[in-house]
Amino acid sequence: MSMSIKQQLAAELGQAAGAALGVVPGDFQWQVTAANDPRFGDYQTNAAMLLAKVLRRNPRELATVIAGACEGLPACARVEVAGPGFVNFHLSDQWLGARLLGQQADPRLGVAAVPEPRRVVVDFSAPNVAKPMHVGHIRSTIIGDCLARVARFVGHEVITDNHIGDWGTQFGMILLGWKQSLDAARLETDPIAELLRIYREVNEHAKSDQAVLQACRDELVKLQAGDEENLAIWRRCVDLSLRQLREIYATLGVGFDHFLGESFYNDRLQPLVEDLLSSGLAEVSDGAVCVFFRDVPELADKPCLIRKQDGGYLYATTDLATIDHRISEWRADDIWYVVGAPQQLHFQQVFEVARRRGARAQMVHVAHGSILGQDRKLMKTRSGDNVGLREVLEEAVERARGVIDGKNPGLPEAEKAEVASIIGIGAVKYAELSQHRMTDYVFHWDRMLSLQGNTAPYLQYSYVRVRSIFRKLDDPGAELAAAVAAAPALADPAERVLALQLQRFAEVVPEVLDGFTPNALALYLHELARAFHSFFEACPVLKSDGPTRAGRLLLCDLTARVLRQGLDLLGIEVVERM
RNA sequence: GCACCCGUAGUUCAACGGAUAGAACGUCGGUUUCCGGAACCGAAGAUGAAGGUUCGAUUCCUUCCGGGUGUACCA
Repeated sequence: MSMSIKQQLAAELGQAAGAALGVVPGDFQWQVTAANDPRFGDYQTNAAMLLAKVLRRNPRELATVIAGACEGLPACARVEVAGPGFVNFHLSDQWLGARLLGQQADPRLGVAAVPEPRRVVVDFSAPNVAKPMHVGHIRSTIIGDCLARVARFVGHEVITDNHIGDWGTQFGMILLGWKQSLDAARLETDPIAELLRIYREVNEHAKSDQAVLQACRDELVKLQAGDEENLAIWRRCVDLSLRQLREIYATLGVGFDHFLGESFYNDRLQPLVEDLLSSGLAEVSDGAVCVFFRDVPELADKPCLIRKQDGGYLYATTDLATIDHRISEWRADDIWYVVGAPQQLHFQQVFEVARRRGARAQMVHVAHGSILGQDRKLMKTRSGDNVGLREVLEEAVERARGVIDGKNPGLPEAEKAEVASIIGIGAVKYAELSQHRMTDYVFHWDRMLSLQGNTAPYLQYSYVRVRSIFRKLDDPGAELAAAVAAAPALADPAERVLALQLQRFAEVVPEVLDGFTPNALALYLHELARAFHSFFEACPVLKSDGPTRAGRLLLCDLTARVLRQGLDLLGIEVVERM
């Protein structure tokens, strides 16, 4: 079982200092964090200040005792007391070098597997069928995919499920439009565009014409009652839509274990509502069936509706049935919903109802902010001028292609196309993942497709630069074998900074799941790339020799692997040349 | 009304309750020893307001200001 520096230091610190101090509460958590300023050493603990409070003793005195107890640890070259009671650890170069060897030999690059794997269902993306995906869908899709990748990597059993909107009331309008004004030829060439067109047309009419609205409802009721004609049309819509959706997911490199849409749960809704009624959790109010939360103050006036007056079901109903399925069939321990922040109340209600029915799974709404239009207003689905996701991706690849043509015209044509795709898609994904998920932002092409600064191409470029070193070696295998024969000395400050940063990978990856923050990983990788570039400027590899060269090659190999693995966790690929 | 989210450099974003609030873009100034300059080094520049909690607050609590979202039969 590998431990991060943080964990190992905390464990050794607790043992050494606990013994030296004598009286420490049994449940005290010895915390160690990476120092944020080199002057404060490499790692630090504020345990003395926390203990001072419980033990009612002077924090500096405690810090002195702690520091003294840690002096002899093999990890520490120097331990200092500073400020109001910080204990700063300066790690031993030798110890750090030895850890690098361990990391190099580890296929997991030092990241520990979770001791108790859980079965986690990740629910994300969830587009509606018969509508094109627009930029707004990118967040759920990419954040969800990243969280699933990270959860898998640290050892959880992950099930990804795309809960597509394949049964909503929008089908009333689509059915009517299909029957009245479908352009069959256009349906062949661009099905989703045609479905969107008829939907919009009917929607427009329905706004001003009650009769049209009623006709839509009638079509929907027929569909829900199992009318053969409507069911056939519906199936065809779903089929055509799924085909196009899968294309986009293939482009994005996002995969799902299941596509269990809303319709999958149709015949479970009635029993579910009856069960809730008979158990007394739900009641009839104004002809609708709802669950009241009279004992929860903030929900007291916000009941959860699970059946309409007209007998129709709502999406809370479907979501409850979905939870049942995920727990009973999949034995889910955790369910993560990567869905926009506006749905907060909905999930609060649904989770509450599920808990009252005895659901034991940990259910989390991993909320994210919105993408705003140029007018700083929410990009509404029906505003008509959403930017299509496909268009964004195409433009991204095109821009990347332009840069490649300029920078590396000699690249073979096939490789150019491949690289442009990886760079372009990577840039779009990274733009999303590198910021906190709750942040709203205004959509700008340049922002999303930027290839400069803190972007995926910067990280990919770092990878390319490392790899190009290995291409220049006569015998990379032999050189690397020699490099891992001894721990690197880390004599140059830039080497040491890079080494510390490489080691932090083990700390950062698990933390992504603590607060569902892919941006923490993105930030880390950016810092790693910067540390590498600085090292690259300061420390020649190929022109060095002996142990220096061996140590630098080791750092290069680890940098390449951590970058590739880290980017992979973000869902971003690397290339060998660009 | 009630609930939730967000106010940080000119701009876009960071920061488990920790020390002098970090980056990126843009601006200004550097890098002919160099393995890919899509790079590196440096400079200027910010926590909406007021209280409170404490050794210590961008972070937690209260109030206010400003923006957004949601709130019984759409999803």
